[in-house]
Amino acid sequence: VPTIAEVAERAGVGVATVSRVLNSSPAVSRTTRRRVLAVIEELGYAPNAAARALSTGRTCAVGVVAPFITRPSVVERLRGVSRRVAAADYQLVLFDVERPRPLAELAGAGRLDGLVLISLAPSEDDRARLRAAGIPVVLVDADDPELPCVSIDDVEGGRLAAEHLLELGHRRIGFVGDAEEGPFGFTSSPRRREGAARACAEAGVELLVRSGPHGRDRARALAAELLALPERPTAIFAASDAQALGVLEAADAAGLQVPQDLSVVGFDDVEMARYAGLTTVAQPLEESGLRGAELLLAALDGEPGARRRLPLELVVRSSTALAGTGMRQEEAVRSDARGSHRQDGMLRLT
Amino acid sequence: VPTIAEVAERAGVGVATVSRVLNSSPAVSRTTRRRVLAVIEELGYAPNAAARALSTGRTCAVGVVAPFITRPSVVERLRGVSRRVAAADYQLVLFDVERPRPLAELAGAGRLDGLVLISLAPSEDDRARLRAAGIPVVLVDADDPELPCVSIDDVEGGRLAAEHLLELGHRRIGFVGDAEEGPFGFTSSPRRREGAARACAEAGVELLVRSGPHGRDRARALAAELLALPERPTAIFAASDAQALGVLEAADAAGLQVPQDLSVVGFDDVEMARYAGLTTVAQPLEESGLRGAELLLAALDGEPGARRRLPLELVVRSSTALAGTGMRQEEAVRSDARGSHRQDGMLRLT
DNA sequence: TTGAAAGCGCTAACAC
DNA sequence: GTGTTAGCGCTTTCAA
Repeated sequence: VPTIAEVAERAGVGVATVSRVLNSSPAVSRTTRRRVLAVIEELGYAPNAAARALSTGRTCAVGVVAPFITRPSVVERLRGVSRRVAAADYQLVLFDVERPRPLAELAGAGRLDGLVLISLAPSEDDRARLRAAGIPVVLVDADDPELPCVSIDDVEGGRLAAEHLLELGHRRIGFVGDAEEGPFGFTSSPRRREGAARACAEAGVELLVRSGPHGRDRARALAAELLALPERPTAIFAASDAQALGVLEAADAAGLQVPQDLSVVGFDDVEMARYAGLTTVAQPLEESGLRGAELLLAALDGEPGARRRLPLELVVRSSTALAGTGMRQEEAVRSDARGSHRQDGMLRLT
Repeated sequence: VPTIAEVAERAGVGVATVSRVLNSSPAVSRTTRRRVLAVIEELGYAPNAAARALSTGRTCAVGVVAPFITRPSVVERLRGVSRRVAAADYQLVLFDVERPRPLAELAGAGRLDGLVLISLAPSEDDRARLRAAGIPVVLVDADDPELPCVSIDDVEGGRLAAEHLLELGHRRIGFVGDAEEGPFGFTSSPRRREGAARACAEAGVELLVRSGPHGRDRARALAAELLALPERPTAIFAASDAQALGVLEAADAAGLQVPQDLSVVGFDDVEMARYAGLTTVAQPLEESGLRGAELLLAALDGEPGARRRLPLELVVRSSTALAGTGMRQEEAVRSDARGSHRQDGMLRLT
């Protein structure tokens, strides 16, 4: 593997000149530059990243910490980060954490210039150490008073879901979501529940809440509980699409037809939701990663942090229907001139 | 950020001693070690990775190149790699490539100790440059005569799928798969087709082949073609689960019931297949990544490369049935004492 | 416009 | 056991 010194010697110049060419400094004559470039090409030379990092103090690599890389929503966000980071010619160091770990352990100096955390809240200790190390951090799918972050309004999302069900005439509405405290000290489920509960309360309806650990199987069990109630709910809002699929399974197991006997609303709009025909509150997943990466890159350029709020949109598919009738909203809309959602562009029929 | 020199000074020792402690060399007295460790703790010192890499020539980071990080099968493999790599205290640099790119561009020296390629075949040029750079490479989900790799027997997989359909009595069998040349110069679809075609030929049945670019939508269109044939196939084998889902959609659009009117077999057994009740040829996806990482780690320790072949297993769910009857295999098995597959453990009923 | 040389923080000989 | 020191390959003053 050739070094800068060999290139310099071969080109009959000093190493500084080669370095200038490498970093496209204007202070090199055209002819010298050409000569150096020729030698670089000839030798197949590429600068050693470690040496460069040591010298400049910048690694041109950012870390991404994500829990459960298998969750489709996380993967889509990750992809967004990856694209943006690659476009800026940074490298992406991936940490797929299965349980909370001190971030400083991961982000040792000289390795990473910054950190993107997906669906994860850093501990007080993490914050302090990263600040001390001068490593900027941005949060994706998490909210924070002092860190740049990109998030959605979970309360509003819960409200969107509940209002959709209420407008369809449902009065017994269930909620299936995560336990209040996820393993990473963070979950958006409670806020989604809160939004839904508020909307229900305003309509004089009580939200029947069941929550437990994340996962489709768990959600299936919780939904089964709900469906076994004496006064069975006619609609269930799940805190995520994964959980909504569990609800669909529970309905199936209970011999209930969706949407005739039960309406189901999810959250996220992952690919599987599209396939399952699930009505859901869609959030721009890949874009969230993209924006997060953008904020981090900006921070690396010394720009001040900001918080981005991404828009939500209710996507109506075939898992929700008018209470009692089993009529799909699109059919209902024909005879129902209100179409209130239509006007603000929040409703999309598929 | 403290350096090794500050630690040394504060502990009243030389930098070499601190370095020895850091690298747990036995040549340090217990008392000195304790003192040094105390200072390290006190200062919150962590060695600079770039400096270490420059000095040792090892980065303790491996690269993973994967196309279409969104494909669930790729994600599961990636997760396997990630787990193994993390367990060995290596870092994982992720390259989510959307189109073929020279690998040398990514793996500049001083950044990566080795490379895992997922569902990707390196070009001749890539091989040469990586060999020159002394960067070991292992392939996951690809076969190669000269590189360590972990793969499956695609031909055998295709055969498993076709034999299942043949045993169910199907005589008009379709195949939906990828175009012969994927964008990355590599696709397993043709070999799966070949296995299926052979099994069919042995049974005196002709396989009706349709292939095009990857993707569910594309597969849906191809399946629609097949279903519009004068003599419509009663079964379709798709080269991947994603494509099989497209086939299911096409069947639905054509007003056909699965499995009564059409049996469908996929390949991979991604999570969605489980959800969709798809009969499929399962391969251990996460394990493939795990094994790949293991091979790379071994190579980094100077061990010779090897090739691992992972087992396949037919998973029968509810998308396949006896030709003409719509009876599920589990029902059929009761009256059909052969259960030939059963004996070699290749059949699993769910 | 160019070159010489001083670091960047660490490891690993080598000497004591 | 421990300290001194010479690199690792690059960037970046500082002179010329």
